[in-house]
Amino acid sequence: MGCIMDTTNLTRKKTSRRVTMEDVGKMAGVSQVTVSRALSDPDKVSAKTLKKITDAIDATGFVPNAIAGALASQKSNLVSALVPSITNIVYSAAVASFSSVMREHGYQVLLSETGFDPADEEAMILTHLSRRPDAVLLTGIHHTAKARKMLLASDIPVVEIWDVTESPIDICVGFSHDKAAAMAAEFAVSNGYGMAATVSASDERAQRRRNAFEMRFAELTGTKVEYAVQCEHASLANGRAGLRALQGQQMTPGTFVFCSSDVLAHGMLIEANAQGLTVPSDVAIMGFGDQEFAAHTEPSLSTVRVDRAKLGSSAAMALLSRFENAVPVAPVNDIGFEIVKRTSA
Amino acid sequence: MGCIMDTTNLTRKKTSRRVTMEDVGKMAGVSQVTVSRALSDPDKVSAKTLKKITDAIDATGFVPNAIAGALASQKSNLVSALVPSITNIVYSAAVASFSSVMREHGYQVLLSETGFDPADEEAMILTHLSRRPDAVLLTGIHHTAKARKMLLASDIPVVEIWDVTESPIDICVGFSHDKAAAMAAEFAVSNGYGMAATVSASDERAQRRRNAFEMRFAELTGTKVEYAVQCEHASLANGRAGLRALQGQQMTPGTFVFCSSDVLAHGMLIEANAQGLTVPSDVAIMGFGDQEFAAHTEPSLSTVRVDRAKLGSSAAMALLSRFENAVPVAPVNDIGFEIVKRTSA
DNA sequence: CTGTTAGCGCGTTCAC
DNA sequence: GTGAACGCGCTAACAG
Repeated sequence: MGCIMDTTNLTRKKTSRRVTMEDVGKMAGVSQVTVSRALSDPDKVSAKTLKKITDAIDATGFVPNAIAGALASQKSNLVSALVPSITNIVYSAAVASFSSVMREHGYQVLLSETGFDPADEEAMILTHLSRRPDAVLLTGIHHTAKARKMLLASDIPVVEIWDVTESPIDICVGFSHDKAAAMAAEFAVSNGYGMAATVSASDERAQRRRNAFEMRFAELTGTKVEYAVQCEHASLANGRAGLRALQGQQMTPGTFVFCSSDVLAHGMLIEANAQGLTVPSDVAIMGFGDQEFAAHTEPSLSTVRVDRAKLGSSAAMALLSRFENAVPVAPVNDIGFEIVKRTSA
Repeated sequence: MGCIMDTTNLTRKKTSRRVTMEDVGKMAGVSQVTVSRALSDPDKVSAKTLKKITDAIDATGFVPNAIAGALASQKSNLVSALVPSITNIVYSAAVASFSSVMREHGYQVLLSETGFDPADEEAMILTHLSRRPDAVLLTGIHHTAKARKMLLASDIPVVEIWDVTESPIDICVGFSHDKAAAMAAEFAVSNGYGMAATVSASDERAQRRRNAFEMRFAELTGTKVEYAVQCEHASLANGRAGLRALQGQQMTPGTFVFCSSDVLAHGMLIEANAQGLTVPSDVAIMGFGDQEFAAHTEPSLSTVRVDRAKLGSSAAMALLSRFENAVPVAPVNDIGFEIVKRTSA
């Protein structure tokens, strides 16, 4: 008997249960269902019971259990977003506008970093799918075969952002990195540069831009892009080192340097200034991205503008209209880009 | 009859149900529970049935339903993180290290932006709590009374980061902004500066630093901080404008300028260079944060180092050991800061 | 080692 | 306008 009493006490010790709709209903003198209705569709409940319910809700401090709701309704109001890095403003800015639009429509965003490895991404995708998101946002168009398969099997909308492809998993919104870089090469040539170099980060899209730039520049001028440096990631330090590396390659004065990102370009600008070089006459520098600071460096940075806010909101809108499934959503959405000529090149 | 058949067809049209543990079990010739065990505790299942189960899992493409799991076990393996802005690297870096540690321990992070308004934060908190996170991470120590109440009632661990206070909701990990700014003032004085100015963003912590700097500087030198400019947010553009504004206030050459962030300081550096001014003799500039770029500006930036990665991981570890509830967790964790003297001041 | 029985807290029918 | 009954897919006791 003493034993039984002990057990009872231990059970009691479990901190008091969270308040449920049942509890709220009891206090308001109605059933659980009515509480549920009062929250999801207040018009379907009489004014007076509604009042009793809302009173009971803030008397008890009731917080709806979205987990239970999701299980019952088969709708989580959650969307997953997978980006390589959240500390890279280029990705976080797009996600921020994406999240903001989704939130306005009642969705929360479960955000994770995948790094740049598709295998890691695949593992993340599985974890995310287990939370039964109503949609998934992915960065880039390269994913493992198994990832594609899981996504397809999950039967929910998927947007891939930052790139365009003829064969998206479902929807893609982005722009052609090849075209953007090719146009940068055309910009260089039409501004009279006969020599070019590249400094780029090691991620796949940066490499693709670099190649496209080099190819188009050679095509246009007949002269190969002689100087190239590759660095791990985009940082001021790597930009400065990049210019020094190029100089180590005996880069000719007056060369046009295409950087894979504005940050790298900014680093080169700083290094050039520190060395007493004049930009663009000694070195011409072009960035990529048109980040907020690009217009305010000295000299201001010529770059390729990509509308990150639009990227995010377009992705959100695509998903949203996919949920309504009234009108069919275009599978490939090209938001384009824009060459911005300022003073660094 | 025809009517009934139609209805049946419509029902059938609902896309084929997702595969459940029940389905997997059926295929493997075991019950649903055994499947559950096979996944959560493989040792408790015989080798041969385990094999049959794993075979069935990848034959069917089964993806566990974490929603149902969370409802049944009363554990979501989800933690909420609320930050003012995810595009501000200062916050996203801390969250990235936080997430990384949490993920290693099986938790996913539900991240949302709150902006800088406590009322907005309160609304977000409610939404997040409805997902029944196992813990919550908050930025700063100022929250509405209702927010505190909800958090307390939720009875889950809460970490507040970026600041320390004697009365955290639960746990806080950060540093004293007052002390950091006061020490920046001491740095200025001990380096011989007799005049000071401030340029700061409008958020609460930045203002607190500004005030603490001004107070300590006046205390030490007997001369009031004459020049001050405030701007909406930290950006290169606002840093450049800040220097010009200070000049508009007839700031004496050789003044020490304390900026509320490295980005603002970097902007000032650029503006100074553009004007042909020499730093630090014409203007001395100090930043705050020691972001990655601070060592690579020209001249390199003196600043106050805050270890953002440690901030995030400490917060994660505090929560984690709170989950184990073996040893009690210290309610206030001060990770400190460090004055970094480089060449801009 | 495996299966049975109960819920978890809500939404979704249906009755009334 | 309101309630009873059922089920979402899983974990947590138990029993065998």
